[in-house]
Amino acid sequence: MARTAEPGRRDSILDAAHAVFARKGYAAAGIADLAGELGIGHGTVYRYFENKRDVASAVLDRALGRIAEVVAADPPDATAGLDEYRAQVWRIGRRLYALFAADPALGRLVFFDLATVDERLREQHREALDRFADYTAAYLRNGQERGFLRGDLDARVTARVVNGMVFEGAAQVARDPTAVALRDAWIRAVVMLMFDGLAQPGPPS
Amino acid sequence: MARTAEPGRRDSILDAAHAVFARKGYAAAGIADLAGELGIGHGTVYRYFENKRDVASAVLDRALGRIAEVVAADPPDATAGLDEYRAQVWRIGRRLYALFAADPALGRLVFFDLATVDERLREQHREALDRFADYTAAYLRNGQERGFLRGDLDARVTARVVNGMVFEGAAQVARDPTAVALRDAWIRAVVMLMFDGLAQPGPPS
Amino acid sequence: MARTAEPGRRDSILDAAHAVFARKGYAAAGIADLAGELGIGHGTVYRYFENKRDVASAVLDRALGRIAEVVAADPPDATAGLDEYRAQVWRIGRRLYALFAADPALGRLVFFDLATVDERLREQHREALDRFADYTAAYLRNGQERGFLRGDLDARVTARVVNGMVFEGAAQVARDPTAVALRDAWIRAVVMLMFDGLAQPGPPS
Amino acid sequence: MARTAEPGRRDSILDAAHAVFARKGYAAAGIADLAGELGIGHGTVYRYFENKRDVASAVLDRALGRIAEVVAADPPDATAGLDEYRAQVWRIGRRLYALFAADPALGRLVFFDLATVDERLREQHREALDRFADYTAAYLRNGQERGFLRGDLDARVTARVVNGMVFEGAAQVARDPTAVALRDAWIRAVVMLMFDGLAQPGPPS
DNA sequence: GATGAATGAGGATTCATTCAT
DNA sequence: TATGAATGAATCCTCATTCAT
Repeated sequence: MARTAEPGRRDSILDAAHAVFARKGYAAAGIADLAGELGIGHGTVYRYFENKRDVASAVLDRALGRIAEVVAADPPDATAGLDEYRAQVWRIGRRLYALFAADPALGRLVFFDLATVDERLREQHREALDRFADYTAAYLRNGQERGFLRGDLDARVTARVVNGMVFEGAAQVARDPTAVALRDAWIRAVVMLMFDGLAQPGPPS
Repeated sequence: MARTAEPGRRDSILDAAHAVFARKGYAAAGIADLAGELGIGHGTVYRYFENKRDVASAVLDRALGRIAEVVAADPPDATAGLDEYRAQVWRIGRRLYALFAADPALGRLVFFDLATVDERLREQHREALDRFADYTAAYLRNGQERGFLRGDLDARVTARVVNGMVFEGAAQVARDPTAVALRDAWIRAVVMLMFDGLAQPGPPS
Repeated sequence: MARTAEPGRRDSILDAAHAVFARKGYAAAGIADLAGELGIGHGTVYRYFENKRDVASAVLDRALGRIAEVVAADPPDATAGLDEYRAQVWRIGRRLYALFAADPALGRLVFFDLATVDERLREQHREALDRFADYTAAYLRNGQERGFLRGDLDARVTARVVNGMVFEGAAQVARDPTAVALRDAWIRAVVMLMFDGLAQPGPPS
Repeated sequence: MARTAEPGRRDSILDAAHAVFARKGYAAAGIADLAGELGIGHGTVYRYFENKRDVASAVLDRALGRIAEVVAADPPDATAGLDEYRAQVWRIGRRLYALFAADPALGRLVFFDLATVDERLREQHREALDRFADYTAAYLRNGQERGFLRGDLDARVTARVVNGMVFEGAAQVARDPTAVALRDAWIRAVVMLMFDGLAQPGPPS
């Protein structure tokens, strides 16, 4: 059975929901809108999902998974030195930007709409951010262990701060799609903050 | 009569809305909930506001204004050198943290719920973030002009990245109130990123 | 006390109600609209009237009274012959038309809006029409007694039919104010129907 | 399946609305009343109609259509002489009376309640009366052309006057259902006015 | 008397969800 | 399995009415 060829009902419903939730917002989007987008009866949605928030939950899961794929593509222990890590950050940054630029709905869903549906969805969201922070923290710890990152940084907290910078770029795009043009400037700013700081390098004191 | 003492109806409705919207979310909160919180008739709300989203708009305005007060308390051109700026970042960070810790609802409203109500509210939100970015950019440009910040940083973009770090702290608290305990660690991480970068200072190479 | 000079609050409220009810319809008009029209507080209305339908009742009463004045101006027994009666019908017709033309709201209130408010108002309306029919019937009976109107006409029913013709002219104006231009044509048609019939007068067969 | 036997949801809603609007008046009738009358959920009404006034509009349309059927049953050019026309007026009068007697709600809806809902409904009402007047005018012109009605009568205006007489009979019934007893007296009065006038036929002067 | 702030009953409308076909 | 007609809980909002000032 060509299960790979056709996306499957469930997935196409999620695709439609992804689009519609992003376009109208979760609250304003009706189940009938999702079904209308697909040209199927709205009762059908309930054969694949318990209820509306279950759809939202699945959409959020998928969206977070897509982000996780990008974040987790490089293994945290692969970098041996500062330059490699710097290159890796550029790489991940670019991939993330590509993801959010290709699908501006993604950012809107993940960073705004679906996080406000429900306490449970909020929890889902929180957990994903925690996972992402763990990833970043692993990079930082790897750098500390290998000696090219400061030993006195708090990996857990710094990881969240770093992720905040990165995801703020995505939120930016979600708020204003023209912000995709900032891609390289944004990544450069992040890299500069991470590896150099903003201070004017003094004369070799 | 101590007219200063009593907040006035309009303000007390905003207070209640602030609390209720943060507790239940905008969509789930009914006008009756706001009124119930105050022990007034729900019709009364409509003497002070056009409709529900008008309440939300005013709540958001007030919340953003409160943040603006903290952000704008220090004038951007007051810092003469790196150490002063570093101290100022600490100061602002602490004040912001104090604000969001004192009222965890604030972060939830500003960074999550009220930004998803409406296209107009989203716009309101966007504009406020732009104003905040302008502030931070002014700090950065001041530092560049005085020579203690790198001349090659993109003030406009970097300002947004920096704000992203800072507000992510607030979002953190909004997502999980126990995160207030991270206050100093968070600010230290931000300051380290801004002024030092994460790289292990090498031996005088 | 110059009670005649100033119209009195109660009357000015009725004036305003007359105008507003006719403009917006009874259901759509709010007590606040009446008060706003006069520049008085809406609570004040309740010092002069029990409630909204009490205002409507008084407006209807006054309107019906105004019509009654015109209808009852000529005494039914004053006409001695057919020509006098015909002249009288012209006179009454003209006066009624003048009344409804001078105040198009009148027709709308009496023949449409205020008759649908309430069972009690409907009753008020019915009674007034009965009184008007009694008047017309008295004319007809006077004509029968004096021998210039057919003895075999049913005065009670015919009176209502005649009034129907007449008031339909007012309803016409209420529905479409430009219909005032039809005044003479209308009265002529009514007079023709009453006194001549529509049949082509045959040769003295 | 006897699809003709069951009226169809939309129609049964209109039936219920017809009854309920006539019983309570448009303003006082709630959508829930209509639904309750049918034993269906009130949300169902909104599957067939946009909103309450849309229901009213359809009810009015149907009611006016029912009257039009009766009015238009006889072709205006079918009468060759005065006696035939007189007979036809009797016939139409009887049929109209039968219609309004069979369904007293009809008159109340058409001549009172539904004409006050809305400017658009008022317009609908006005147009229908215009159409009815056109019909009657066609009868009159036919009579003029064939020479049995007075050449000097204004067909357009007289048609409205005549219709006023006729519909006043229906309004009468709507105001007071016992008025159905007046049927023949009413029609006789109308016919007398139309064909004979009220004047006592003089001796061959 | 006059005012208008406050009230809450009332009703239109929406839409997630169910279930017979 | 798919459908969409039916449902009614839920909620916004209006506005007649009250009453303290």
